[in-house]
Amino acid sequence: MSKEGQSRGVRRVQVRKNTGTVHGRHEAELSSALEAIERAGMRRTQPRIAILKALIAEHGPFSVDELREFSLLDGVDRVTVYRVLTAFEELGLVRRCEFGDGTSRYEFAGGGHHHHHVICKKCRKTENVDECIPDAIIQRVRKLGYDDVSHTLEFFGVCKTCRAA
Amino acid sequence: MSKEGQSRGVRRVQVRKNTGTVHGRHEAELSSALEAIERAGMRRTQPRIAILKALIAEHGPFSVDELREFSLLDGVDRVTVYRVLTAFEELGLVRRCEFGDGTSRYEFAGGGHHHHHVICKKCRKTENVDECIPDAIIQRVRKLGYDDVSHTLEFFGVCKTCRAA
DNA sequence: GGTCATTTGCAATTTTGTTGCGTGTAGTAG
DNA sequence: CTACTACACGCAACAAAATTGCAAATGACC
Repeated sequence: MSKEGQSRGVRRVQVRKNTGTVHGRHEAELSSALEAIERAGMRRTQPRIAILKALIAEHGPFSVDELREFSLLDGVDRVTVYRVLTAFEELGLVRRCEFGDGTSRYEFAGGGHHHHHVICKKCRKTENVDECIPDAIIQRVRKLGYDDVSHTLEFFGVCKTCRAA
Repeated sequence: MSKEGQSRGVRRVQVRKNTGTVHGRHEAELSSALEAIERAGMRRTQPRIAILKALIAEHGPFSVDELREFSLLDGVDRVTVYRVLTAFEELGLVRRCEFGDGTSRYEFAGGGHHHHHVICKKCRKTENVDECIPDAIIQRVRKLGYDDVSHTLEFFGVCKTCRAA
């Protein structure tokens, strides 16, 4: 990475909605995440808090190196970010996304609201999608003999602007 | 890779069904794929044919290095396999799968029948799943302004045997 | 068979992710 | 407030996956 742009990367559009109580909700999410960390017998360390804050403030799925560009994470080693995100994933605090370019991206998942993404095949911009897979399908997978079933789902398409060009 | 086993890899179970006309169907899939290649103005080269044959014969999603272990691909360079698979993906001849371990896997997709997978979170075995996402959802994503919408969908769970242990 | 653009193989490199180990720090007990 | 201890962090080295540039080989067309 280091250079500046992202070679294999995925650019993000942040379509921020004004939800009124944004600030308060972010704080609530942060403290509930910190409680989850303590409940798991883990420590409230500076890197963990910084990573949570970054993920909660800008909730796009970010790669490890995208995350490390936030000033909040100054001085935090790349290895630490990998380890923290892996731990958070196991706690269910973050969700890992694969956009098909060989890089994992992570987003905050402590706030219950589960969603997926559409990625433009041309410009690689991403957008959130509220659609999800019907419960009946998950049930049928469970019946194949699997417990604790989760899923990944991403949509790919050509966005309006790229279609024009 | 090279060693023998797969370090970050995903083991596969091949539950082969006897569908009667297997041989004939495989040949039909191969020649229709070759036609697609010609239609795209590309050449029928030995590596491309070998890769298609391997993918059609053993239709599990394979990583590049798993594919290269097939004797059909003896002497074919890893770079070539990457390039061929990327080209095939663009033609819609193969489908790329991400099982969350940082490696892309590919399977033949020229035969219309589209499916997904369940991956065991513990032993990483995979199995095919015929369930797919309802068309209505794809339509709604299209309405967000995207053309040519495709998707990836994978299920993760704990299989029977791993549950026992 | 000869020509030429496409495709391949090789070598080198980049990017992503992991491991081992000494140091630091959060949490706790005194 | 200080000291202790185990968890967590940072650094350096490593490993695997994927990409790039370029010369040589090969398939398509004449």
